[in-house]
Amino acid sequence: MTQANNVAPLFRDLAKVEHEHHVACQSCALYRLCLPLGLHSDDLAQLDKIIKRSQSLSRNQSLFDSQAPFKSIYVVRSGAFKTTISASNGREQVTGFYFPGEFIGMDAIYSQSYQSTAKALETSSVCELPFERLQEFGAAMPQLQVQMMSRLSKELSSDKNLMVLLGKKTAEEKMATFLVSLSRRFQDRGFSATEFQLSMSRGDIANHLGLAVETVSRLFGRLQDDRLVRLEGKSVTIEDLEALQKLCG
Amino acid sequence: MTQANNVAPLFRDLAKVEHEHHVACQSCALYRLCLPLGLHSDDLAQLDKIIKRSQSLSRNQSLFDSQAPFKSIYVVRSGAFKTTISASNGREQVTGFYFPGEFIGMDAIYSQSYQSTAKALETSSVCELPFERLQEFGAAMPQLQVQMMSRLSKELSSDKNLMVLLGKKTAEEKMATFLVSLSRRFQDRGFSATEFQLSMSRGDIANHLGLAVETVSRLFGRLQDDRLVRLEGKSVTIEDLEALQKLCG
DNA sequence: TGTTTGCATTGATCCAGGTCAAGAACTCTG
DNA sequence: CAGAGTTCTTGACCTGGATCAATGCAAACA
Repeated sequence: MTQANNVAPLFRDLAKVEHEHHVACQSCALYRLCLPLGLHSDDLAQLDKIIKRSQSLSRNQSLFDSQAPFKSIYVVRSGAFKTTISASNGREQVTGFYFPGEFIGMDAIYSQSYQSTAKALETSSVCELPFERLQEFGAAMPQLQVQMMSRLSKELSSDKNLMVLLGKKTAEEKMATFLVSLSRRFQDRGFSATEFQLSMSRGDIANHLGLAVETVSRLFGRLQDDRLVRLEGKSVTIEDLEALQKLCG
Repeated sequence: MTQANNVAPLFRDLAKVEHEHHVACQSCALYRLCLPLGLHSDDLAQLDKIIKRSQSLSRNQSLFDSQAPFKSIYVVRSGAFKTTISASNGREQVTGFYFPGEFIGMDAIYSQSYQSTAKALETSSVCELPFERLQEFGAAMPQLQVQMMSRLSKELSSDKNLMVLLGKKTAEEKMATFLVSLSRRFQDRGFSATEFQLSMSRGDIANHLGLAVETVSRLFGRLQDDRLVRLEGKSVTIEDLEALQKLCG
């Protein structure tokens, strides 16, 4: 019970408090990170009506599969997800990790079918935004559309940064960048920037960064030897965030 | 004059015919590829008013620089562009190439400043869409907003595919994927799928694919030896598109 | 309680593709 | 059209990180 790997997933409490009680957008703790930002409160009430608060998913359960017809965009409410695209002969690329307040499935708007598979990394829940209804309401609420574009744009720009990472960074820089990015995202969500749990496996991390699992393992070892981080299974303590940031390249 | 490298850039004719005569959206040859798709003709007339048809750019001239305040989204009208992001110590990643009908600058909506630098690869011209005015009009034209989202989504999904390329593909697969993608894009624009000019340098290609220039050069050589393509400076002839597609992985 | 199954670490070896170096070919400029 | 950059190609060599292999370790099961 006191072992590192038994620590409760970070975002589970949120799930209990907010998901299970069907909290309205107005009083959701994710408000600040989510779509409603910039909407008037009467618009908000409207938006609230079209959001489906779906039941929670358990570890490894998929939210949607690649090629399935596009119906909804999802906002992570609690837990964490990964998305993957598969190339031929079974090779897969983990294209992203998603935390509360982040949007999944936006790359399906154009093609009208999901381009990737989204899987829960731990017990998680989402808000579902049926896209058709979003469009209907959007006609009367241009601010909502602009918000949506803004979210799309945000993901676009983080994807471009990932291209730099995959195309130009060394293994060490990749690892540092990954840890710093996690740290910032946890902080944005009101959690510690220096102590958190990894919800994904070493394999997922390696895959996402374009490395082999062994390399990730060795690199974690080295960062630990250098006293930049401390690792115990899935729990991470960043001991020198500044040094880590310098390593990002 | 008869040498391969002196062949006129592919999209220059379009520039002459359409840009310099200030063609309206309704009668633009790019109509099918561009924003207006799905708009009513009176909406189209409105849209037409807010589009600024800017003068053309010459080779190496930048359309915008990284960090500059976001004002407009641009649609390539003729020519070709590349976008780059720079990491530390001068390393740069070419994040994309853009051809007529494609949008540049969408990753700046969220941050309100351009995240990359856009440079013309040859004499080129663009349509400028001032984003503020686009928003104003969007309020009355929800279809326009949806179109914009769709374009954003399209770029998102092609970026995800680029992640697979950078993270999981071999050098040969990368080259094949690149050529096939160019081929398809030229075809979509009504040009030959098997004969075209590269508007970018070997260096740009290498950088974009996460390879060294030398590797690109050798790979071009090998593809040529294997009779899949023929190369003469910047002019490409695809001799076996199907085989090339099989190589994409 | 031992067994299975999946994840993580560690060491030894290997190779795809990077780096370095030297020419060749092209492209600009005056 | 000569000369000076560039950009491209080709060869020789090297290395970062992949792959292979063995072991450790913890949760899940029967």
